[in-house]
Amino acid sequence: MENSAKPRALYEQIKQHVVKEIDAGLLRPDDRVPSETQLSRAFKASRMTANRALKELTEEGRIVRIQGVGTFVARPKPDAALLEIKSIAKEIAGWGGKHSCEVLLLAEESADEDIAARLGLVPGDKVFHSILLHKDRGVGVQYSERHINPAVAPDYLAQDYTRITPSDYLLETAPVQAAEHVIEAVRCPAHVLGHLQIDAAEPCLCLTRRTWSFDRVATYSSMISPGFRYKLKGLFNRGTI
Amino acid sequence: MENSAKPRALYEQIKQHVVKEIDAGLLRPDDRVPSETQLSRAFKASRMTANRALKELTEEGRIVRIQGVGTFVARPKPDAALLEIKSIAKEIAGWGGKHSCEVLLLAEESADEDIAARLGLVPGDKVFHSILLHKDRGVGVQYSERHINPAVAPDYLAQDYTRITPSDYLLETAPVQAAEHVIEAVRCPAHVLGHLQIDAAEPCLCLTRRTWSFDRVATYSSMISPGFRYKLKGLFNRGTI
DNA sequence: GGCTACTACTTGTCTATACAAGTATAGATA
DNA sequence: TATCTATACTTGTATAGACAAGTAGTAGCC
Repeated sequence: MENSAKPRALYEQIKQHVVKEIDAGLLRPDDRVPSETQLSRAFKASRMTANRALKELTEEGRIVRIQGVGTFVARPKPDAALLEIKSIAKEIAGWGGKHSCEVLLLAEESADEDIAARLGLVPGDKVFHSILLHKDRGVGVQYSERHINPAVAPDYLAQDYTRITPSDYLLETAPVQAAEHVIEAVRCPAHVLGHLQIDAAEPCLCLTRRTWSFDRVATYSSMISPGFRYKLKGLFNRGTI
Repeated sequence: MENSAKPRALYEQIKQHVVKEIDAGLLRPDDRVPSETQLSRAFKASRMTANRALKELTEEGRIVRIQGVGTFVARPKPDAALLEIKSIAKEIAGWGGKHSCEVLLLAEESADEDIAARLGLVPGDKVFHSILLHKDRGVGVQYSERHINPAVAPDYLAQDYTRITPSDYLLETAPVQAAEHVIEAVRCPAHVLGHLQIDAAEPCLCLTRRTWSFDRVATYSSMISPGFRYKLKGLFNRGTI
């Protein structure tokens, strides 16, 4: 995960200097970054060179610049590109529905062989396990089951998931480094039928997701939705069109 | 899809000029882009301003610059972010299968109201229509129906789709500016059942996709696969994809 | 108190110039 | 023929300076 290339270019040295201070925690989100003139003096560079360094860091999303005010460390984003699949709550809000959530299970368990393998743990290790039912105007839209690596989100069980979704909580708590998605059409498992109030023949969309944080598997979740109540939509644009 | 912002900044004007030529197809992949000095003369700007324009376009992935040689239009990538959904042929190859393709229809038709609306045409306009059946070891895996805007791919009908897939042909012919995906779980339509040799109760994955090229809707397609024979998988990494 | 004007700072854009470094080509040389 | 060389291009980096535009604070005024 490290990359300590030799920065022969001056603007690269400046970039690296600022990035290091951010990564080391010396500069925290919203902290002020030295101004162009300060940096150019410190590195005996022209202002344009400091400008280039800060401009590129802006494009990389590490800092935020406000004309007339200054430069500040950016707060880590919820990473749009990484998980284009919106949280179910926002999805429902987007089509004008009324989201609610029922907590069917929220507990600590011992990982069985399958779960341990998927989370990169050893069978018997503690894992957090949650089952939620998302509803739109009282109708079940998504049955979502999650297994969480406690090392990544120790306070997962203490949250109130009728108010914030696990996705939202986890995004705040553990920055997502990578994500794996599998989307399938399946028959609804028998034990889920009642919660979604659908017929066994109804095709369902099943989204299985694993996420990685801090170089570990953070979550393994699987979400089931009736095909006629839920679709996945994605619009991808190139550049600034 | 339009956005003709006023480019008050000179470097923005230069960027926009180059992007327009690429999007319009006047500059095609691997074509030479005017050099910094040429652009600076044309826009009465300094070389640094042209440099900034081209540098930013490089970071946006639209062009490729080689020191000492020149600047060239980038070839559309294996399209990491835009279409993470691989072509069915590569997908099947990936899991070690043996792909084949049966052409069920390949014709020019008049657009009905629905198709015309989706393609941004007028009912009665000519469109290309294809229906293909993708197989793995002779078993139907995906039934895919496409409507193509002839303006974007005039030679679409002349291709041999038992050898190359429409996706591959279209990606070469028309650079994708944007794409819209809808993924659903559905029951298999009656007229498709026979081709896929499945039961009517079998849940199917339906992927509907629209793509834009040259500022027009290029394709509207819908692909249906049996849930137990086909899944969508995606792996997203932060940084280097 | 509430208002304006001024100042001191910030970032944003642009210029004109310079040199370094990489590449391709034509021409001279061995 | 094969190889070196000069040259004419390209992009990459860096400088010093200029003005525009936006913001925050302060001082002075009504």
